[in-house]
Amino acid sequence: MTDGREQGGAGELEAVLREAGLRITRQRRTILAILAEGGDHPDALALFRRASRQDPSISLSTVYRTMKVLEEKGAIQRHTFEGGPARFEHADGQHHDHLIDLDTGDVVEFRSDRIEKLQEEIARELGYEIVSHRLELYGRRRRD
Amino acid sequence: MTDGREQGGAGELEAVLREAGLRITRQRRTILAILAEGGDHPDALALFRRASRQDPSISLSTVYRTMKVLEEKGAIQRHTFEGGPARFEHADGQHHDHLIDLDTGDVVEFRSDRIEKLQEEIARELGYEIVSHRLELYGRRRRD
DNA sequence: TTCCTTGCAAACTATTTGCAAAGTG
DNA sequence: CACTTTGCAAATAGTTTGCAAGGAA
Repeated sequence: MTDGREQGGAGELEAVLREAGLRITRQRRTILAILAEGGDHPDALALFRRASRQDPSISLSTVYRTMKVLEEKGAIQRHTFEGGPARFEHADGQHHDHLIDLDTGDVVEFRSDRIEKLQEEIARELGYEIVSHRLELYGRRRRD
Repeated sequence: MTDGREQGGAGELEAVLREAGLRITRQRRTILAILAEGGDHPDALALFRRASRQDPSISLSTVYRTMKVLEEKGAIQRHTFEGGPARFEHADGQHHDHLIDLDTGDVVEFRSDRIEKLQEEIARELGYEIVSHRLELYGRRRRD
């Protein structure tokens, strides 16, 4: 992230497609670039609108289809927060959980090794093996 | 819960409706009885099918509408587990989280005060006040 | 040139709603 | 009786899919 070639992880995402034997189309390139910017957790429609600005011919179906392949390849994560539509996130860093700001819809990422460990313990005690989990906090900014 | 009148919490749920000035109809009585049996976390369709056995005239809309009022009154909880449709649970006991068996769809309830506390701490550190939260573990039975 | 991908429209799943008829307090 | 609730069908939101045309390797 010092010399700005391909701005961040767009090339990374393209590599995922290429290695899967999939084609790098104009619309995919556009969508990947938006995802790679990261910083937020857009839903399909937001992604579609941003992509349309670059390439007005893009369709919502293509956004959905692209999200599906990338998710299958493990390159992005799909979240379904309380109520709303699915929201997507470029899966580069390590695992984390989410705090959703109820007033703005903003998402704050966090992680707690202690909670992760406790979850493992609980599952083990109940006779289960965790395959995945989801921890979401819904709250509002504290005004002091 | 010693003398079994109205089998468990069905009367309790009826009281919620009555106190809200709502009417106790035949179909609501049927649905409430099913919810009060508790033990599992049925979705609207399952509820509808079970209720239909008792009263074939019941409609799916009524199931949804009844879930909505009960949820508004805080008498039941609605969960949207990964992927599937909303599933409902009679909210009598204390708060708990869920472990979903990926093979059977069964739900195991658990709670951890330590995790609850850690969540509070995290939210506070991030400058938020928790309004609600959701912790779900998805896993499969451990075979030894 | 082959096979993948696209846009569009139609299909789908889960849930909600308008309305006239039926039921409850 | 007055007002609520119901069943039905139609509407909605979010997402997926069939298909013929267009595009990447």
